[in-house]
Amino acid sequence: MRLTEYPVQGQTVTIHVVETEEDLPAFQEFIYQEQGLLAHDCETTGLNWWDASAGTFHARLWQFGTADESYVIPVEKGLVFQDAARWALRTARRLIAHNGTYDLHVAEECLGIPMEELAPKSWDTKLIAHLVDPRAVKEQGPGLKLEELTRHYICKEIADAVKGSMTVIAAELGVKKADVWPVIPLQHYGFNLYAGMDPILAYRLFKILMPKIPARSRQRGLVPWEHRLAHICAKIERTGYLLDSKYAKEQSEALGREQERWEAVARLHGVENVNSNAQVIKALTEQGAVLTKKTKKGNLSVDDAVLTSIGGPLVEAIIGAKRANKWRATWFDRALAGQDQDGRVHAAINSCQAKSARMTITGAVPAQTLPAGDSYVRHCFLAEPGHVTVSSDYGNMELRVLAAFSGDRRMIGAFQRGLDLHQITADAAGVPRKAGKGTNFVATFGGGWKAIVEQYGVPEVEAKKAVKAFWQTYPGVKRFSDRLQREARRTGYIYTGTGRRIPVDPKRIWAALNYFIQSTSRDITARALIELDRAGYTQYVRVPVHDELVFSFPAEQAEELAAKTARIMEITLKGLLIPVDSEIGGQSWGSVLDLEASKH
DNA sequence: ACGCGGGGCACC
DNA sequence: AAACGGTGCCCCGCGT
Repeated sequence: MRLTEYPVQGQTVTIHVVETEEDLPAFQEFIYQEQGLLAHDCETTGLNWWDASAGTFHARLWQFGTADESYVIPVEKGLVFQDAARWALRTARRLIAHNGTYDLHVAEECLGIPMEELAPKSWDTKLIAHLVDPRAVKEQGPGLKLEELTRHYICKEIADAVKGSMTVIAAELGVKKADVWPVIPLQHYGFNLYAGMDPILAYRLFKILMPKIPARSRQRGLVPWEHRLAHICAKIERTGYLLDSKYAKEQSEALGREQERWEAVARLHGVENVNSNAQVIKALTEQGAVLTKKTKKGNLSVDDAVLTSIGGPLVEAIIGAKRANKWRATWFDRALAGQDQDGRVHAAINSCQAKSARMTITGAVPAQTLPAGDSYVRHCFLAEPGHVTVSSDYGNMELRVLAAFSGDRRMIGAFQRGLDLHQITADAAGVPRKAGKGTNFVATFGGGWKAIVEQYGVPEVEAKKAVKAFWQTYPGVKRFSDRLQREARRTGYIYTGTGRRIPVDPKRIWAALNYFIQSTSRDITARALIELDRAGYTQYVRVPVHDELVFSFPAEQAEELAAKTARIMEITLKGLLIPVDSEIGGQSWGSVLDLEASKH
C-alpha cells in the first residue's frame, strides 16, 4: 500500500494506493466503515465502454472515497482486485459519482454488475450541481464538469492541479493527451494521485451541493426524478441504435468523391483550402466581389447567404466542397467510427445538460442535429430486423406550454378549438400567415421584428405590425412574461413549471420567458420517458429529440404500441392537452421522413 | 502539440 | 419600446 497525503481546504486527505492482495483487507475495512455513503470513480483505457466485450476497452483503476480518504484499486491487475471493487460497489448502501452514468456503464461491462442494481442507490453530483446552478463557465456559472465544480465550490489550486496533471503525465510519457489513458503505467504516482482525488472531490461536492438545492426543487421531487431519468437514458444508451453501415460507407465515399471534385474546381480559381475564410475572402475580392456583411466580431462574413448572393463557379465549388466535407465527417464517418461489434452505435445522452436542463445527445448519433429536411442521413439508423421505426412528437409543445402557463384565454381557446394559431396572429396584424408563424416562434425566444425579418424573410413593415399585434392579441402572455421578468429582476432567478430554478442574466432579462417555456417543455418529454419506463417501454426507445421520441417497434404490433405509447406521452396541463402524433415508418428512421414527404 | 475562440452550420 | 432562446461539431488560425 502506498499512502499519499494531499492538502484540501486546509485539511489533509489521504490516498491509499492498493498494490498487492495484502493491501485489500485494509480497503475492505474502509468499505465496511463507510458503506453508508461512498463516492467512487473509475479510470479506463478510453471512453468507448461498448467495446469492452471486443477486448479493446477495459477498466484500469477503481477508486472509492469519502471527504478525506480514498482507496485506489488496480482492477486491471486481475480478478482479485476486480472482485474487491465489485464487492465494494455492491456493499455500499449509497454511491456518489460525478457523471455516474459513465461509471454505471463501465461497472456493467467490465465488472458484470447490471446498472439496474447500482442505479437506484446512486447519486450524481453533475445532476445535483445542475439543480443548484445550471450555468456553464462561459456565462459566469460554475460549470458542470468535476474540475469546474471543484474550482467553483472547493478551491482553484486543486482544480488546476487535477486539470494539469494528465497534461504533465502525457508530456512526460511523450504521448498526446488523448492517448495517455491506455498507456500510462498502472502504478504511476501522478496517475494514482489524480485518480484518488476524484472520489474525494465528488464526495465533498455532494456535501456542499445538497444543501444548496433550491427548496422548491427539492419539494417538487426533482432530485430523485432527475436520477431516475438519467438511469433511463443510460439504458437507452446501452441499447444503442442499429447502423446501416453499408449505406453509411457508400454515402461517405460518395461525399468524399464529391468533395474532391469541388475542391479541384476551387483550386482552379485560386482557393487551396475552401475551409479557410481568409482565402475565400481574398479570392472573391480579387474577382471583384464587394463584401459588406460583418460577423458578430466585426470581420467580413462569407456565410452561405453572402456566397449565394455572389454566385458563380468558385462560390458553387466552395459551398459544394464545404458541405460534402462537413456532412461526410459529421454524420457518416462519425457514425461509422462509433460502431460496436454488433454494428450498433451508442449516443451519449446527457440527460440534464443545457441551462434549461434540455438534454444534449452527442457522439455517434447526434440525434438533435441530424438534417431534418431530408431523409438522407437518417436512413443510416435502423429499427431492429422485423421492427419498424415510429416517431412520436408533441404538437406545438412550446406554444401550448406558453398558453397553459400564461393562462391567456385567446391562445388557450385557439388550441382547444383546433384553430390555426399562426393564422390568428397573422389576421390580428393583417399580415400573411408566414409572418404570423414567425412572430409566434420569435416571440417565445424574446426576439423582435428584426429576428422575424432575418429568420423568416418577412418584410420589415409586416414584421413590425405582427410583433405589435402579438402582444396585444395575447395579453395573458404579456402579463406572464412581465411577471417572470419582475421575478428575475428581483431575485435573479425564475422557477419553471416543475419547480426548477434558472438564473437569468439581468442584461438579457427578456430571456426569462424562453427559459420557462424551454425548460418546462423539456420536463414534459422527460416525464414521458419516465412514464414509458414505468410501463416497460424503454427497450423500444432509440433516441429522444426535444419534443420527439423515436422508437423501434415489432412491425406487427407497431400500430398498437405507437398508440399506447402516444397516450402515455400525452399530458394535460392546466386543462390544455399537449397532443402527440405518431408516424409509423419502415425499417430506417429516414423512411418516416419519406412517408411524411409523400403525404404532401 | 494542444487549447481555445471565432465562423459557420446542423437542429428544436 | 425593444430585446434571438437553447445546443454540438468541424474547421481555421493563433497563442502558449
